[in-house]
Amino acid sequence: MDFPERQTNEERSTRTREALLDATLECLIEKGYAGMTTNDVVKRAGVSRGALAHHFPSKTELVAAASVHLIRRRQEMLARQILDHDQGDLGFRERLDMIRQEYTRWFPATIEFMVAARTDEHLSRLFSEEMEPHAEELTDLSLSEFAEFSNHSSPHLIQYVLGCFVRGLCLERIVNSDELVDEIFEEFSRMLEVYARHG
Amino acid sequence: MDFPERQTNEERSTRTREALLDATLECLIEKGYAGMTTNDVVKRAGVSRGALAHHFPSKTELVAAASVHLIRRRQEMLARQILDHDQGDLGFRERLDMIRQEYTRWFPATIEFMVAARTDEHLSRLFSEEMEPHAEELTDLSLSEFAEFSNHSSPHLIQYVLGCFVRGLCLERIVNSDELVDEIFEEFSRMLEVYARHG
DNA sequence: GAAAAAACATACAGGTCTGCCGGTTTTTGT
DNA sequence: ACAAAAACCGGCAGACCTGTATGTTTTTTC
Repeated sequence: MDFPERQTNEERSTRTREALLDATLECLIEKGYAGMTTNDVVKRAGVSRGALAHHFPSKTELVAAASVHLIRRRQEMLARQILDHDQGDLGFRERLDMIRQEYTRWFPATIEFMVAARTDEHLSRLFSEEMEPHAEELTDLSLSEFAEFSNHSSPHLIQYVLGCFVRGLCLERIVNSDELVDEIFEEFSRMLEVYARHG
Repeated sequence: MDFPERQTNEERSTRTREALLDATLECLIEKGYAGMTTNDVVKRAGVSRGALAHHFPSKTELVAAASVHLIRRRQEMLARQILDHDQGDLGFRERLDMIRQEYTRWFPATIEFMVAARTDEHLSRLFSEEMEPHAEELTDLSLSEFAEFSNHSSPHLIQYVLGCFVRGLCLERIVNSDELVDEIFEEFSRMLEVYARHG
């Protein structure tokens, strides 16, 4: 009746691995690092506890792997977005908002990683080691979006300022209304435009 | 030998209560919300589990109370700082840095509150209810520091932008060096100064 | 000064989560 | 086709954490 769907070992492996990582991200977003449990993850991924143990020796390593998984995914998305409207037909505000929305969407997971890493030595090490190169690429990628600042004295600093602000704005969303958050964002946009002209 | 130090009931009460709240903040900063346990708290506070139970019915309520405790403390400190240099003898950059340092110091605890509240319904409610009024006061207080923007179209928005940025900068500190963070801050200061002039 | 109440201490029960273990199925190499 | 290896499964034991229940000390009240 049902075809066993013969698949190679590598296929099997990556399949459950991806399922586990996706499930980890979802759980992290939904329940947070504190509330997330390995049982939730395996249940959501549709695999057994044993499979999890086979792929990731500990919960910490699972979460660390998930953080890399996330940043890879974000990188792909951003690259695709940039390719889609590379015609330069977008205004300053629109491009900024694009970055913001893309970031906002995955911020809950990112913040859980950061906060968890702050007090977990092991996770922090894995986090830095694995993620640093990717983060660099990501920054450069979004930097390429803003030609306005290309001949600024230090474009990468602007990029960092932007990053900090967007992250902080995401935090604000936890405790404030979306309307206020939008207003704050608009104000920052104006600020940045002014800086692009007179900086 | 040792005098029993007769003290009134209210004194006893507030004493252990404060000890518990202080200990909670310390544990939160040190181990994070996920890693913090009520045992750590009572041990550090030097009281028994029963005392904790007597004052706070559950862990959630303890943490919520600690968040209020923290914001009260910050309020006092900021007020004192402002009173200390009210002569207006501080430059723009210095005042900004003061806010930043004061915030950075307690940020680890604040972020634990926010992140925990994001996925904990009960905590989130307590957090909003108890904290909103204090947060308002605190914003106004630090707003009073920046006369540069007093006749801006919406000074409170600037204040929010500042708040978002500083929070985001604190996040950045988790994964980046202090030197880079300082540079980012300087860049933002310049941006804000330019905006004060040309905005 | 004694009873009542408040504050505090200790012990325990219930529940949950993680890591590991032996066993099973599927794929691979020959 | 068959042995070896890889991937996967289900269950269990140990550890830990929280909330509660019961007992003790200190303060208050009359």
